[in-house]
Amino acid sequence: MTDPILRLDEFLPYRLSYTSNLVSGKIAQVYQSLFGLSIPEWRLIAVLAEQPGTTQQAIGSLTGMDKVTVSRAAVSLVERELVEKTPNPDDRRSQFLSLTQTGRQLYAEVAPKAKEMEAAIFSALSPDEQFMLRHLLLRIDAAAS
Amino acid sequence: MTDPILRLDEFLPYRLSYTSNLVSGKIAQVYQSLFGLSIPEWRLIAVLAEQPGTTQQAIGSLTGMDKVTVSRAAVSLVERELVEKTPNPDDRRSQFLSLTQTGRQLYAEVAPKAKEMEAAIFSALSPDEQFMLRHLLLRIDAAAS
DNA sequence: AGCAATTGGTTTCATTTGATACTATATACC
DNA sequence: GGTATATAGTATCAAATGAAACCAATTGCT
Repeated sequence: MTDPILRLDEFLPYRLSYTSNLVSGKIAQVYQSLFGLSIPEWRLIAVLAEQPGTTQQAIGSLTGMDKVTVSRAAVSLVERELVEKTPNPDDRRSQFLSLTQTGRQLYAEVAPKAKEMEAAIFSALSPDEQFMLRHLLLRIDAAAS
Repeated sequence: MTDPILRLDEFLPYRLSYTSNLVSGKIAQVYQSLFGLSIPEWRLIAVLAEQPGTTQQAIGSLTGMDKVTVSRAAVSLVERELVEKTPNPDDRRSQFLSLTQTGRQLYAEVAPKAKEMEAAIFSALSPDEQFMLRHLLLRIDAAAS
């Protein structure tokens, strides 16, 4: 047998993906069962709560989601009347998205639940370590993009 | 507008997923274009290089991949004669998987390329920081599983 | 030994995903 | 102003994914 040249379980791209899947899986389940939201939908809502009036294209480039994914999430949220589109007078191709009253109410329920889940999972790390992790991830983003 | 209760860009599950997708995307592209391998296929090969004779179920629980995903990757690799199955005398439902000669040759090409990509992306971090990152991820795994 | 429950793996099917093509509008250049 | 090129968003289609049903072999129980 060939000597393995690489230890998969120390290979960072793998470790990152493994942990990310684990965490996303747990969380997706809760968004879905409690609020009927997919992860893209939840992200849209989270962005719009912070930055009402964002366009789909901006949401896509901000979150790294494909524009098709964003489009679908937007359609579905508009149907559920959680999000509304208002015309962009400067560019009639795009529209400004924002949360409706109902959308804001939902956000007010989802967000604390999200933080709670984050706390539950990441309480294994000290606040310093959590800070460090964010910092490391951002530097990887910069190197990988 | 409601005050946002949560900063998405500091929300760890999101950050983790963002970075993981970024990194996996880059890497998947190279595996695919250079070797015609999907990520699950590459993982199978990497596991078998280290632990020849592993069963599909073991690979699944080791890597967190769904058993269907593993099954499909195995079928495809056997077709390409990179992997072979040998009977498990103790349990005729399962088989031992290992790399063929060709499989080992491919591994000998892919693995250095993989390490190269890892180095390119993660060289933004010092060795200590890389170590720290692995360590943090493993602790999250423990907390999330 | 014989039957129920479990497990390894594959098949099937519905859903999710993203590349590509397309429409409408906007911008750049001549 | 008119034409070519780029961009925002949607629609379409093919591929990837995973839940559930399924088959075969194994284990546990009586």
